Amino acid sequence: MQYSNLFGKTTKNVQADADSANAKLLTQGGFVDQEMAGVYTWLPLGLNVLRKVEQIVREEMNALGALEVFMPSLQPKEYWEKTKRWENVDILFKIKSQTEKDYALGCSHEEVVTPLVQKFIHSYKELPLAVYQINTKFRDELRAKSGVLRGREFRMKDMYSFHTTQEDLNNFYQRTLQAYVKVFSRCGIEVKVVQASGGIFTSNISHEFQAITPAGEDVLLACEKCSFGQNIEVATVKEGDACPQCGGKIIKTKGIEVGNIFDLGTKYSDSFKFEVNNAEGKTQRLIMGCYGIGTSRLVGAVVETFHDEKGIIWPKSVAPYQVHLVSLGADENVQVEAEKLYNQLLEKGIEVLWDDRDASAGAKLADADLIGVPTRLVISKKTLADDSVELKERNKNEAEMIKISELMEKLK
RNA sequence: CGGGGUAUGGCUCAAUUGGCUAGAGCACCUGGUUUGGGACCAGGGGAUUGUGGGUUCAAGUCCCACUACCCCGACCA
Repeated sequence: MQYSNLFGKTTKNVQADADSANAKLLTQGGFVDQEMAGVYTWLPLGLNVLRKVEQIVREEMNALGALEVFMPSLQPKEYWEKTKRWENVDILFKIKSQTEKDYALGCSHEEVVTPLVQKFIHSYKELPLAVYQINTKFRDELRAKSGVLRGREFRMKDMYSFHTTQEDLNNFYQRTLQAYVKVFSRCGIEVKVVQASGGIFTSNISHEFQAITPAGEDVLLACEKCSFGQNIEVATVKEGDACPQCGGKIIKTKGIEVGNIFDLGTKYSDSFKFEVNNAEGKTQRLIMGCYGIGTSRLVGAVVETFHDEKGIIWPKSVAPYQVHLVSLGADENVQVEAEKLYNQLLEKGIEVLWDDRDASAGAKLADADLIGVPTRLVISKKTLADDSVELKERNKNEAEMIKISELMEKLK
């Protein structure tokens, strides 16, 4: 992508009263644009990142054997009345059609997925089953805040699993827990796996996945070494204790909840009377689990975790581009060589952003730092005098000169 | 939803006790000079100040209502 063709650009002027790093940097870098409180457009640069994150999630869910579907966000009131959530969930957006019919905008999809699976599955032989989607969710938050961390409309992966036995659910639940840790780790984020109260289903298991950062909303007591953590509100460990899992030191810290998994028990299969035949030919109520990852929030969490005073520092796995090619100076030869190099990188299948603008060196370099692509290549009269380009990793201080002839090998 | 703050070109802000044609920076357009850390010169377009009322000879400025956004809190299946 040539920067001059990109839609959305960097700006020096950012809203002074917004304070979260992700809101500032994603806006300033041209990744997102705020439409209203808690609602954002994902511009091409930001969409690249969001898609990288969602692809990682997709791959790990597929690896679990889960199947991707895409369910409607527009949902009939009747389903929500069956589960008693029409009146009880205050963050549910409710809308009326011109004929005065009531609909919900999905804040979650239990009410859709349960009757959906019920239509197709009638035998224990077809279970277990896990389906997931990556979709837009709507929540009527009283206070949207912190950029993309708490929105009213946001992206989420939600998965639902169906089982005939508790053992089967427990097994899948544990495998999903491990898959989640892997998803976050692939995005560059180490999480604490926090046993949670389970919301309204207090008797059942629930885990939160907390990305550790000072920007977090939740206060945790967590192990320095391993993934053990507890929400401070329900913690049984204290600061300075030994970790019950690994013996490491327990510290107080803050986290962003980037994922949450629940054992739903029969709550929803009860509401919809979802039963299948078991091996004895008798009907059996299903046990369900649900598993969420806020993918747009995860992008925000990555920014909160990886930035400095100059801008974002994307991990390679979710970076909008792998290489940021910066051509400096109006020298014609520089332009020619830069274009050659750009095409060479494209041919090699390397995702490259070429800053081909007629802008000053300072402006281009500052923008490169702000946008935060992992590898920066500078090509200028100076580097060409030595048949070289300058290579600098965004997360390192030193740059090195590389012969152009050796560059492709180096980028492998 | 409670508390606090803000609302002025596309963006960030300024405008004296209410008083002359609402200014600047960024961005944008034209021409020129520049090119390794957010360059410079000259010229130019773009606002009737969130919305609706009110006070006044006169309102961006004062008063009332509403709306939106930001921050703190509560909330967060």
